[in-house]
Amino acid sequence: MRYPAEHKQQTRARIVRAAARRFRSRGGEGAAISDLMRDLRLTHGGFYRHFDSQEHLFAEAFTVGLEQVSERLILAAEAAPRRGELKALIDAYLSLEHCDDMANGCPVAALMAEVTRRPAATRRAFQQAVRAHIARMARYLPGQTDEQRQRTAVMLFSGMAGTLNVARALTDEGRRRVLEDARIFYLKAVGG
Amino acid sequence: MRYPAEHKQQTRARIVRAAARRFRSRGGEGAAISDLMRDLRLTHGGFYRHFDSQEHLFAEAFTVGLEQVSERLILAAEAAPRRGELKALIDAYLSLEHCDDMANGCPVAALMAEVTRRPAATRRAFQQAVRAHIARMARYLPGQTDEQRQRTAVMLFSGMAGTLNVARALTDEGRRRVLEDARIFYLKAVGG
DNA sequence: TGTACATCAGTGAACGCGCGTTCACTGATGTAC
DNA sequence: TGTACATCAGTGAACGCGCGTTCACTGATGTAC
Repeated sequence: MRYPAEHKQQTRARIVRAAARRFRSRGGEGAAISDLMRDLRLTHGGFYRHFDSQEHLFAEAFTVGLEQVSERLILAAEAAPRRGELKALIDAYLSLEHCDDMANGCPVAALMAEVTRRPAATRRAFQQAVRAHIARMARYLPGQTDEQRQRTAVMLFSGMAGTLNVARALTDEGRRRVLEDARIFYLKAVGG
Repeated sequence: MRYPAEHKQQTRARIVRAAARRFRSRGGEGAAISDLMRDLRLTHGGFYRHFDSQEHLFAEAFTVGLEQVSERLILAAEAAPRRGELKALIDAYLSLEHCDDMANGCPVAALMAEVTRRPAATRRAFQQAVRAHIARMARYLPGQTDEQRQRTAVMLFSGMAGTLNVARALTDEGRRRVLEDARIFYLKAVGG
């Protein structure tokens, strides 16, 4: 059956979004193609009309996931009172909601260690996605030059990703306390 | 063939050490039992004389790996001049050598995101291992009470683990610069 | 305007491979008598 | 002291399963004539 003009790109986008969720919540080895396609009421064979391999999908899903996180953080920062953007970013990233919702959360936290072990092409895609995220966040951070703000952003977001991950491995109370401590820690460390 | 008295526990310890290396460098799904046993010139069938399952081995390997890291960090701190222990810990953790040597590096950095997705028993082992590591590190950190020092240790080591991971995904120059920035960042953030 | 053919997103069976786990077996040494 | 038997770390074939990828096929719609 032949489908309307834009149908294919819509399906492709749906696959990427579903993959971005599954990869983050279940890990790089936990998102089987047949599961992904079943989520969309399709069968696994059709996957290869859209992607050369699962590896390509992984790289794209990582990028899209990080873009989604950027968007939410930007919304939080823009909604904050003047001079409160940094705190808003930190509070949003280190919120209990973000911690509890791995599927829609930061892919750097959820997948970074795995990315290190992936082929060079995937690592390049990861680097580009992170660079773009850092650039989007830098404008809300203190610093004289854009270069300085970006370097601060790398410290802030790489550190918060690690702390978020540790929080996720703890039980409820520990998780809450670590997140609270971390919100104070990073605000002080970056905000001065 | 029957083996001398202590032979079994020695073999077991060798399996754990080999696993600790492989899990860290290749990830939780990248350490096949047959590969592990072949490293030790044994065959895969014998594995189950020592462990109930690969999952049990994973938990134990994580613990042993983190103990090894603790030891190296304590050596660095003890070798430091008075009042220089914190800087020594940070410099050792965020060294280029640690960054480049994933197989012998911090398992929190290498495996934490995966631990979150493992069965409850494994997560408990992980929590206990991290708690012990934090307790071992806390004495070198500033703070009025032990409780305070431990909370600082959680911030420091979870954050450094995240930054170390991001550094690992970068190419040489970027890696060097991020590590250098991070050594300054965490010393200032924790040291005051 | 009508007809024959081409296109191509999606289907679902099949292939091949890796890998965790099981199991019958081995054979050197310890132990019971 | 000598002999028969038990033990058990390690062997290697086999099983079963999941999963990435391939491929011949489908059939509704677009296009050429």
